[in-house]
Amino acid sequence: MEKAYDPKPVEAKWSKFWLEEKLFEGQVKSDKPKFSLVLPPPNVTGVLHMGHALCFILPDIIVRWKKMQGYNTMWLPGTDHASIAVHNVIEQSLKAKGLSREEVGRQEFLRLAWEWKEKYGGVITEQLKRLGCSLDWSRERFTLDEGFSRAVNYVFVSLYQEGLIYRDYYLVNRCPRCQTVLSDIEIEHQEVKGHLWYIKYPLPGTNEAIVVATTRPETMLGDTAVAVHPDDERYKKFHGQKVLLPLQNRLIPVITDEQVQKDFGTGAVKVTPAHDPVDFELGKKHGLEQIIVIDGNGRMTEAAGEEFKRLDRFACREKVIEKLKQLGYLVKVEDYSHAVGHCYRCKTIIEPHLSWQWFVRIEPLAREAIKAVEDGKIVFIPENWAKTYFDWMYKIHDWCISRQLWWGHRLPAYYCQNCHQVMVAMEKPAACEKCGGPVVQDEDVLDTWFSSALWPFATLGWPEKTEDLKVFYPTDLMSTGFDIIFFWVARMIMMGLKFMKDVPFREVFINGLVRDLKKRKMSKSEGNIIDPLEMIDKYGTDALRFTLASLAVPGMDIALSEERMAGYRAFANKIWNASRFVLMNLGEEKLEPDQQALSLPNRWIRSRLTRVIEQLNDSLKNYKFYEAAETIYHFIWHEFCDWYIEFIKPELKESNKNTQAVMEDTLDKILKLLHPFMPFITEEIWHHLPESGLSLLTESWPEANRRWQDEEAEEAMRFLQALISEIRTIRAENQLPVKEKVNLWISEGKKSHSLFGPPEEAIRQLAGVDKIEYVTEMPAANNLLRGVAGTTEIGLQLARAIDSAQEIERLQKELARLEEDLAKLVFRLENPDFKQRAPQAVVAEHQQRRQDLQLKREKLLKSLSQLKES
RNA sequence: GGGCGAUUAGCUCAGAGGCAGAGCGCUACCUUCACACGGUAGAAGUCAGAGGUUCGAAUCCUCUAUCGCCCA
Repeated sequence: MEKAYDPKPVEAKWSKFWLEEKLFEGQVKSDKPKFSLVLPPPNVTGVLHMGHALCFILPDIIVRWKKMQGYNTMWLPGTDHASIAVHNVIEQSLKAKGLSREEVGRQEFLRLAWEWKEKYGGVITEQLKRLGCSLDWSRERFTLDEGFSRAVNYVFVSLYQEGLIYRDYYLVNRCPRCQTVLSDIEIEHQEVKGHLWYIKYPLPGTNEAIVVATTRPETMLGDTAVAVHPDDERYKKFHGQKVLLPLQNRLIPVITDEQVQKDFGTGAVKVTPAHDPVDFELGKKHGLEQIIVIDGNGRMTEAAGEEFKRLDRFACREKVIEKLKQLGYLVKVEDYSHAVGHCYRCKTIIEPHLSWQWFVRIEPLAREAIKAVEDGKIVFIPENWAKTYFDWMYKIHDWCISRQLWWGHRLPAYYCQNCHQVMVAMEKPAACEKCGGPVVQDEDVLDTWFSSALWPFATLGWPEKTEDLKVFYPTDLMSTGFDIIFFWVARMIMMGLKFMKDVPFREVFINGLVRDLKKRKMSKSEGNIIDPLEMIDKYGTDALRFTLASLAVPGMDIALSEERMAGYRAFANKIWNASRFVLMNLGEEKLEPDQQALSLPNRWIRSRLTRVIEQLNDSLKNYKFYEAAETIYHFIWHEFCDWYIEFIKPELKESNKNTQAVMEDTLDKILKLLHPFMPFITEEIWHHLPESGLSLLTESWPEANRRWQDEEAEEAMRFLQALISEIRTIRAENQLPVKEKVNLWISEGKKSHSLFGPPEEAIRQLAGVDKIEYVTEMPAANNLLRGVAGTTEIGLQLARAIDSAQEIERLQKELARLEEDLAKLVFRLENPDFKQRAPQAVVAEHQQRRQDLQLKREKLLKSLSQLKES
């Protein structure tokens, strides 16, 4: 083994090995219990970012752990077709050639899209593999696969037949840049600093006028009413009247409605049913005309009037204001901040757009989905995310699923060209079912999220009754970011319940967002992106994995730094070298330890190991990755390396077979315990061990063997650690170089002496001690440095006289610190209420602590008085 | 406006009634035989603030402040 760990060749080697040996593949026929999950499909256009890395590495830790625990695990990967994103890519490339999609036609457009997908769509898939995730690539799926598409059509047709999908002429959100409508949740609301324009609508034949306030003056061209609150005294005289709409010279009615807020603006609002969601409802209620003045591309229509038609909506706004000002209709302008909807893909301001679209009637589906979480059939982790889920589900609107794009699942909806009969079917009808006329298919495709909602079961072969489906559905876990609860999780739950009659997954683990050290979101424009692939190149996949795991506190965002990763690369190197040491001290054949004849450090490490296993299982069960990572890190570095290996060095020199056996066995178990976090380095080292098997993945997860728990050994080691630390501290504070050997005097020898036995040699090595003497009374001598380990008095005998003044000062400082602690304890213990009301165990513990401190204090005082005498 | 979360060592964060913790960083010493991607020791804190509950509060309750995020 090399002196330093080099991740690159190791990662390449084992990635390949695991795939070749098909170790990630789930078994259809297996006696083992199954543990299955599907990867939330990343965009086929995507490139791997830290958010993916976190979202995929955490479940991988669980999957590897479960697999080693004997589960038949299956984790299904794949990508979604990202309708809008791919569409944009292809359109851009056409544009570069001076072409439009209409010019090349639908068929050619799709050919180009597929070509692009084949060429670049695999990027994220290949990147994913570098994370070392145990994904079952033999089951990889794509949402536009033939089988998957059939599932999508099947769902559409069934929901339509059940009346849960319908077509309607409705005001929807449209992105003028992407040229498609979007659903409500694809809109991001952002505060925008705008203005509130006050416009005068005169009452003809009088000097009176109503002043309305609006943030979007250009829409006035499509106004069909002015609304006021029925009780608003200011406007009573206008009830039933018609006012003149400036610029259009049209008379529009003044209507009354309870919904109008009297305290907004002037209390009178303009009503534009074709361009505002509130006005749309109002218009329907009052039977108002819908005049479309802005088209789907954000340009003014003919209806906007000769002067404004074909203008961009924002240019038109300027012109309308200019014109109103000129004609004296503009009363005033105020600064005004308000939330404006933006396209989640391209951040363009959304335009409400009146058009024919397809919708999912969501309420009946949502009702079941809410119930599943309420009944605990699905559990959110951390559980407070369920609240977010409920909040959204309770006020959910019907879901607009048609998109004016070509790349995606084309709606299985057909129209008769003669009688306009609507037909929805798996296959294109040969002729109109009503009049026999020719039939055309709807031009639109379905929302990508409509297909990803089917992901947990359509990937398993549904609607066919496949073995996979039978074995692996419902899945056990969904790991994802909170930003995706609505897009994916909620919809997967609805569709799973509807079509599989069972939940799609039992647990939903919500991971935090990965941010930079200043807790800013990572974004290209901020230039603060930490690229996982770059980190892998620099520090290794294992270091990246461990970093993310160690920072993954459920429900918390992650502030990521490169230093942290460097730290865990050092950890990897530490394990590497500790293993190197172990291997150098092993023979060829595997040894079996004799539990009855173990020395103290061996008893101790086995006892500690069992507790670590228990702790790890507990942490992982609760998805406390940070806790699990800390546990194994601390055990390996600060117990196994710092104490165990150092303690057994003398025993190894005597080639103690039992110690070799425990050492090897402990390393073997450490590698297994660490494997889910750091799969590569552990697999590599493990294969250097004598008689290792096929792979750590097929090994059993270590069991917490209760028989190994050994309180006596732990107690003895605690004392030895305190003893050695105390000697080191004394040495450091007296600037005693390690090379200057000292003699160690230990008082109260009897009790502790029996524990020492063989470790005496270890104490000599670790603390730079020559002779060890046990005395009942510490002698007064001018060459003795003094200290207390636990409650045991010790002395370090030098070959020369010590500086007693300095030593007195040092001990006095320690005494002062001790007395402070003691005073606090005594204060509490002397409070009668404490003794009366605190639990007996707590009182006893305090008393014990007081006793120990008092003992230590006595020892220190004695040492001090001896020093002062000498 | 409604909701959620955060505030603990220089930085990033654990801890959820009973001794104030970790990693990184910092300081001093050490090339010793697995590892300088290392070892040993050390310094470092008004647990955001104010009230309350309790024998006992970083932890529970109330309010305040500041900072995030989500929804309207």
